[in-house]
Amino acid sequence: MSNNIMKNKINKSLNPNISVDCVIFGFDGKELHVLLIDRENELKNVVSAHALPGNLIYDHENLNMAAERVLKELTGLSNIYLEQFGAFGEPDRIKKKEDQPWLKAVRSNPNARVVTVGYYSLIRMSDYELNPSSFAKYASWIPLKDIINLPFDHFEILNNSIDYLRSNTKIRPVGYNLLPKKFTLNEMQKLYEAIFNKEIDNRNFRRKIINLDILDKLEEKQEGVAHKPANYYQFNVEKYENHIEKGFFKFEF
Amino acid sequence: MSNNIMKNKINKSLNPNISVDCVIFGFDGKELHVLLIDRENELKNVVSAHALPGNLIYDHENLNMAAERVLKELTGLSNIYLEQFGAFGEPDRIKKKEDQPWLKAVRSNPNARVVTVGYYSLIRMSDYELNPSSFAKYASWIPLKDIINLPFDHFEILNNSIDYLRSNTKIRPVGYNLLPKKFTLNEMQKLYEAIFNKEIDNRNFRRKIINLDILDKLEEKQEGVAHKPANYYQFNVEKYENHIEKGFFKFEF
DNA sequence: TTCATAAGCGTTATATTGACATTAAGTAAA
DNA sequence: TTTACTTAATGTCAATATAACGCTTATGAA
Repeated sequence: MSNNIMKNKINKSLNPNISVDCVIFGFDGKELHVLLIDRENELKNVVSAHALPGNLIYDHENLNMAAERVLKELTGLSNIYLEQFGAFGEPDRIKKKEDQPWLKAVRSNPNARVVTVGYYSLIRMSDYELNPSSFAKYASWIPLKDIINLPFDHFEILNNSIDYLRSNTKIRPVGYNLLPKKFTLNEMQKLYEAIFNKEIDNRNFRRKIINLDILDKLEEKQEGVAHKPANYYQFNVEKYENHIEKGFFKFEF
Repeated sequence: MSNNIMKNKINKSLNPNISVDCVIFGFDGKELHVLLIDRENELKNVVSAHALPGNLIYDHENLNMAAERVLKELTGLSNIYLEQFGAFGEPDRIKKKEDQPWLKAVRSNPNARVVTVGYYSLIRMSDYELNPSSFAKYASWIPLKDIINLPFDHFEILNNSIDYLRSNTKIRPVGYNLLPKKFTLNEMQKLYEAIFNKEIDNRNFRRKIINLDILDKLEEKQEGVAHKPANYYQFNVEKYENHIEKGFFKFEF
């Protein structure tokens, strides 16, 4: 008890009860990846090495700021647009036995009840260099399909974020943050197929995307490929933003 | 400080940093109402009497349970399906000067930083009887359009919930919890008009709603009205639930 | 009997959807 | 230089959904 008070004084503005966790999706042209940190070197007897980047918030910062800071501290990524997708507050969410050693190692108050707020983002993997620090020894892109469990309730949080991403993709165009500046329509189609984990008819895909009128067709084509070179496209930022605001809903009057 | 510790012991499992707030929408056949509690008698010099029902959570309960409990304690409503729509965590969200007297009166730790999680629900006003208790002296249905400000960041939370409600209504059918068991299509249309604050073409509305195939047309008609009596409909629960799961999205492949 | 009121129905022109197969443009290999 | 290979790119049709628009019907009240 007095020990806790001591530790609390050391981190006096870290709120013991509120954290943020970040789900960062990356796309490499083929499949979706998730950015996880690796806690292995920190403490050998941690069961699952990978975790979502997340930590307690400071009392002086708002939730968005906290998410940005935590992400930066743990992975080195900054200037990333993060969107909140839910709060997770099961009383036992960090009480699993195998998670205790790590909590005791890094938290002043490892038994405190913590509610976490989930943030997510979509980024081009190639645009960012990973520079883990704080309690993260490594940060790495793990293919989504290879993630089968995570510590705490991170796996549930991840699954929630995927549902959120899919719903969101049905409502607004996606890809501005995930695709390279210039990209081919087939690359974009692969992104949609990765998000929905499903094959899409390429003629219908092209028609739909082009009819959205958010892309500009460039004069440039692929070079050096052993097949018909694909045309490059890029997002028309203005039209794209308009579309993001409106969303596309089927059920309107 | 020792005072705070004392107070914390009395409420020892009330977490000082996490709260829930509930936005309960009710429909009376004409317009949307929001359930607010009235703190006026509690402390005379509170500027805005009305507030969203909300309070700190206990450490042993999850967020949903907390929202249900708080709603019940403050308004008497129970057995209400609540859905989370966001977390609100500006560091100064409860620091407004005019909100301090009330906080000091009811909180052990009135200066603690509090992140709140918003829940919302849609209910038939006539199905529930309001029985305020705890620090709520009254609970009442206030027409949405008459609410122009609220204490803390409750007005912002309310506006967020409205955005959420509207988006949600574009994605899934709404009304099962808002309309009477039996209702006319025109009552339903009025509900949609209330949610979107906009007139809807009645022929197109009927066609769309009927094509959803989630309603059963009853044999029963209105009686005693001085015009052509309207047919009653009711939700077909099974079909309705299916539709809720699927959602209706424009952008699919 | 007429009037007032809200209910309820239907058409047309247009746009969107899903399903489906072939040709085009380039490099590599024979 | 011809052929093979690979991925890009395009078009049609039938079915469905949409928005815009006006008239008729059933009832109680006057």
